[in-house]
Amino acid sequence: MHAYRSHTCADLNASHVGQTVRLAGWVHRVRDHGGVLFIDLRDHYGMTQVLADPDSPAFADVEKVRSEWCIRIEGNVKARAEDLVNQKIPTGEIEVFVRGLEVLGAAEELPLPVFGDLDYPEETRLKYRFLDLRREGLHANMKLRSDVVRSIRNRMWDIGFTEYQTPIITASSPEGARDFLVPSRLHPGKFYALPQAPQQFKQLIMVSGFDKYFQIAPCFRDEDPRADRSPTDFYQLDVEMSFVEQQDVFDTISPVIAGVFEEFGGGRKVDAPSEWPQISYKDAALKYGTDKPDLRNPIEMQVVSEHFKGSGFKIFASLLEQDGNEIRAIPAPTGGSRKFCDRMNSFAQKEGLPGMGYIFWRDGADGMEAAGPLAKNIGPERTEAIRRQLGLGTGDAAFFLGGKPSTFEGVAGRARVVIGDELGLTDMDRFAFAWIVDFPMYEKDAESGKVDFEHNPFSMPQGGLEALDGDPLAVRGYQYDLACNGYELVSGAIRNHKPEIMFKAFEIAGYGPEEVETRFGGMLNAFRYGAPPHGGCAAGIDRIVMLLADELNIREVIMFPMNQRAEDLMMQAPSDPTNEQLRDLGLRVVPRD
RNA sequence: GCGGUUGUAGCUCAGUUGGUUAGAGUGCCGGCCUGUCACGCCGGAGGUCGCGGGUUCGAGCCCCGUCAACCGCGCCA
Repeated sequence: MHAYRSHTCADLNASHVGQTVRLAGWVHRVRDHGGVLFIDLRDHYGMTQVLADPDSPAFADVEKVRSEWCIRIEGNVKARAEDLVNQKIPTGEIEVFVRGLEVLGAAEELPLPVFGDLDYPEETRLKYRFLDLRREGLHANMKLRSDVVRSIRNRMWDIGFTEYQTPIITASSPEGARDFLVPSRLHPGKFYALPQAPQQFKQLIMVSGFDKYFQIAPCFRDEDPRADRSPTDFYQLDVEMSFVEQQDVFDTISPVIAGVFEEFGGGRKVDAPSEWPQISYKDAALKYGTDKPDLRNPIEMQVVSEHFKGSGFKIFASLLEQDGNEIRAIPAPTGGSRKFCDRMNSFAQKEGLPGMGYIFWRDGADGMEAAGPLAKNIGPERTEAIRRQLGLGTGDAAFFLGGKPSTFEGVAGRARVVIGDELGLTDMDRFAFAWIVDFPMYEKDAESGKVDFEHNPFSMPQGGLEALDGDPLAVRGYQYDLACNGYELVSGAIRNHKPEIMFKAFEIAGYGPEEVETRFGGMLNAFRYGAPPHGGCAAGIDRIVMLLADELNIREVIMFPMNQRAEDLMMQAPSDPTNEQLRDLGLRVVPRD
């Protein structure tokens, strides 16, 4: 018999009754009745009840074990009496009578219980990640992650893509996020960088003629985390294709994404790729207040400036006398109560706005009547015109925000989410996708007035070289995101593969030709030797798994994540280098005050 | 860098208007128990109330500062 086990803890059933078996695993739970003692023995595959009584030569040993000890037992498979069958576990028809026990690894008193499904503080969970990972939820999430990655790989290979690895220690490239730098020992004072994405390499792979590339690639960015954004590193399905236009990329990747969500979505509805809307960046900002809208939420915002121009609501009326200001409405079907409206108003205040005006409609003495301070100020006619435009009726409400859209769009978008959630308008059992397209190439920094890349300097401007001669802020790129349930799941572009357009594009953002040559020389040089038109995208693996696992925090789908301050509490990273290491690298640490 | 929330036993939490010796569940240790599957019963150990200062006759509770964790903003090709 095998040294540790003849079966796993999920294998045994009525057909094994009478056999002598060996099992290895962790003590999930002990129930000691004095004369008879039960242990739920758990491994990766499942759970088996084992028991001992004083007739067993191992009884004294079995009495000593505690939760989460790693043990090996041997014994006989017994059928359970009919009234003792445990319907909750697949091995519930049998149990194993222990005749021998070996302690493989004892455990001290646990800082984190494995049994049960209580929530524990993240600090403890991260420090004892190996225990947390034994627990049902995280363990299942990691298995799901592995299954998802395998499925993605298979789907990509099935449609003719090939996987190649690209360097991890490479050159810094100013793509937007902060780089992680790696000091060079052979070249003291110089640094490598960890790739923010394999961006330039995958474009070089296209120039090298490989046509369809993908990689499940680690990406490194030194930025502060969010609940849906891991600090330090994360994984992307990185994809690039030659001789394609934007729609070709959509047609290629959409079935892969949809297929994975169908396969692992647990029966939740997955919108068919043919129904995924393509929404311009501009429209997304207007209707949803974000470039990653949650389309499960039916609320769409609208411009209602007309109704407030010259109206009795002086704040909005005077705002509208200034160029660039707008009034926008968030319709809130079924939100027509003062309590709800006040709650949303204080939400806006908490988010840093003066507040949100509102109107709600209710049953009055003479039929429907409009209530709220705004309605009084602008009068019945304007109020009614707004109601008609928004398509609202009795029991509904609408919220109003005014000023320069960029100052309130974000809050409006968040308010839309809260309204949809609180009023139960958002369908939670669905994955709703949308391509966000026509991103502007450039944006103007509000303070400095400097024009810079909005999204990604590698994208092909729509209209090519000629388009760059006009107003840079009007130029759109062939770049796109796929939004799903309020998350950015995929981001990509048709690339700029023509050196002369690249130089021009960078010039507008204030980068001279020498600088472009220094920073992107490798790729730029390749474009001088027969570069094919190409494009692609990258999908966030962690976020896909997060959505499938129905988790709200990305750490729940990462095996060994960092905490909010980019520290690994288990491995104690980052840590101090030794003097010898610093000497080798020619580095000295200057304390920061 | 900024804002919000939280911090009490190994773990999860309660702790009233500022008032005697800070409690419960769970885990741990000891005892009892031959059919449990969140087993049950009895007993015990276990506390720098995050840390520092202040107000007060008296602070887990009030005030100031500080540290840490999480969430958000900034940031994020």
